[in-house]
Amino acid sequence: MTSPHRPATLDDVARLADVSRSTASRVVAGTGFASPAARERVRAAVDRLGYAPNPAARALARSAGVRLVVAVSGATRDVLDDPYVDRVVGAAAAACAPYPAGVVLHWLPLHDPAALGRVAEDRGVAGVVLVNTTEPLLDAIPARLRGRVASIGIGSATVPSFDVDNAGGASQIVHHLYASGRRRIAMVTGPRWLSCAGRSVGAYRRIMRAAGLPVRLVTGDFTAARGRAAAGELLARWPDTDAVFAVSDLTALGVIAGLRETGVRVPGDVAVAGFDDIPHAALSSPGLTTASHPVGPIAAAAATAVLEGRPVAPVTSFPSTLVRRTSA
Amino acid sequence: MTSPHRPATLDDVARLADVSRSTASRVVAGTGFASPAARERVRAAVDRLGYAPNPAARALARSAGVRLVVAVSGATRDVLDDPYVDRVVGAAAAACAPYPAGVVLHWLPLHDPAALGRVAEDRGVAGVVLVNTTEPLLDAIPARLRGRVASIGIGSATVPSFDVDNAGGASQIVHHLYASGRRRIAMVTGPRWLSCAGRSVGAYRRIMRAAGLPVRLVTGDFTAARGRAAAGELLARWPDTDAVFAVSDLTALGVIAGLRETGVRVPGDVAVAGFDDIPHAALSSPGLTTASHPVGPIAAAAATAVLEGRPVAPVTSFPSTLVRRTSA
DNA sequence: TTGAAAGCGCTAACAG
DNA sequence: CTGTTAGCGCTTTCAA
Repeated sequence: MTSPHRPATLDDVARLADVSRSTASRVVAGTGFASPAARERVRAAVDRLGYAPNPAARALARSAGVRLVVAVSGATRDVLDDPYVDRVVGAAAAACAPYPAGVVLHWLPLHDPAALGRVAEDRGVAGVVLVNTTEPLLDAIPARLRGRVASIGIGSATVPSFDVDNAGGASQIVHHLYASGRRRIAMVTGPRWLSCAGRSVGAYRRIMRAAGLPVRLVTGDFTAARGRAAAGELLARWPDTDAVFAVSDLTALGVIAGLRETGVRVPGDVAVAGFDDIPHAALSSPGLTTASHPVGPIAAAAATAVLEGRPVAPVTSFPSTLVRRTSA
Repeated sequence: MTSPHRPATLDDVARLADVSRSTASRVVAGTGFASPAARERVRAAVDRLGYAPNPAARALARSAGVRLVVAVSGATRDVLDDPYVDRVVGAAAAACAPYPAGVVLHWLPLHDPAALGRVAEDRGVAGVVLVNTTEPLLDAIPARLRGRVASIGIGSATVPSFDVDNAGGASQIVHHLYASGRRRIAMVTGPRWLSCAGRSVGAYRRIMRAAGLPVRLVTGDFTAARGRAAAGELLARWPDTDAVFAVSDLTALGVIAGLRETGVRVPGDVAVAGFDDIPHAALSSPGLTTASHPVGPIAAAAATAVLEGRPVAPVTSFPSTLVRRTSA
């Protein structure tokens, strides 16, 4: 049945089901009591009218928000240009469909802990999904946001974490490099301020030490440009390096480009591995060996957790699986 | 001034400014009359209280929506996985920040024109941004959505179009290929059902005919997998092909991969050009020659147009600029 | 188990 | 130019 012009309201449903608006509300929202009979009649009416609650009205009455903020911290506004961020937003926006909310993208300047406070002021905010979460940020979660924040990355007592098993993934990569005969394995890390990236570094360190191999670290920032530069730095400092593990595919691709520019063959002279398995990793040549991470599902889970508002496990870990291609 | 606990409402502002709620509303919303004096007092109160309108309440009163739907048509739900779609959603989500709306991502099954109607039923919808717009879709815009739809691609009398100059971009590419000595230029197109892709095909056809060169078309679908396959088909049908223009970078990258697998050198034997300039086009090797398109700004413009609700030009064209790298 | 009634915060006629 | 008066559609006590 196509509604004529004005979409059905709860009143229409109540009238058709011959119950009060309150009862209809309870049934539709799935909250509170209702006799099976009433429940059934309301259900039928909803179907017949093609009724869908008005998100704005609902949000207003519940004094809840209508916007799910994806907040990305970083030094400059450019962090928003990352395809990874787009992926997160895309997945969150798809996850929003069943809920009365939509996604807004925000930049959280790294050294402005009050930024999140300003986001919280906005009564339109249903919740926040943090990307590139830092410790200071977790310490500065505004009280108003309690229970409506999730983090893609590190979490805290009050902020559930949805993240990939960084340490496990990094171990797999390093072990793979080692197993294929590499011994001078360098690592291009994430930015210093991002502590979840630290877990991969820890794993790398542990393995290298255990094997009695040298630890060679260069700080990166997840960009391709940085990878290209890092390649030069690495070669200058440790000319005998025979493998590079970059904690971002983009960076790894940059490393490969940089290496090649100076005549180094990949993987012949130096093996290169990345992290994340972005779509392009499969297409580059050589194909990039990396760890595959379900970014979409992670983002969807975080978004759903916030939207549902129910308590969730403090940490939800997603698997990191090694993808062997030809670069390493 | 940090608000104590409960964020300020319009009533608080009105009280502090010593005007009626209506006057305060008029000033804040920038609609209707108000004496300079009143205006000033309200402004001050807003500042002092850190007042921000409640989007849900506003949407409810105006009976407007709170969600900006990015609707992507395609054969299967997989179209949503495209990085291009993510880019559009990301830009739209950033553009939403100043408005009381958030982005939701929807799939419009290709052969279900009623799908958009269902989206329109939802009173929570502020507007729709169409991606991969088809003619049948434009013909089936529900009346309820009139004036709140924009298209990234082809438009119509009632739906403004925000798009790149496809024909111009394609011409540049083909001319570049021709100028660099290629004469057996094949093209991997977009899917048949997508007519805006047709404009690039038209441009290609025109140039080839004018130059007395053979037209060689293979249908694609914007994916890398298709590109890989297309490479084989091309070579089988027209072994002397010396250049391929794919209307998608992903496809072009696939073509390169496919070509290489069969021992063909790029750009030595066959030059390959793409379209869009995705982030990875710069990183592949050889670097992909392509046309750069401001997807972010296009999406932001479309989103803003819908959100503003003001009439806009029927067609807003964005430039396509040739980016010469090494693949062609 | 149900319904009546009172808002949630804002906008929009319509008198003054 | 300004204030009064009704709602927008839904949730939620509180009695019945």
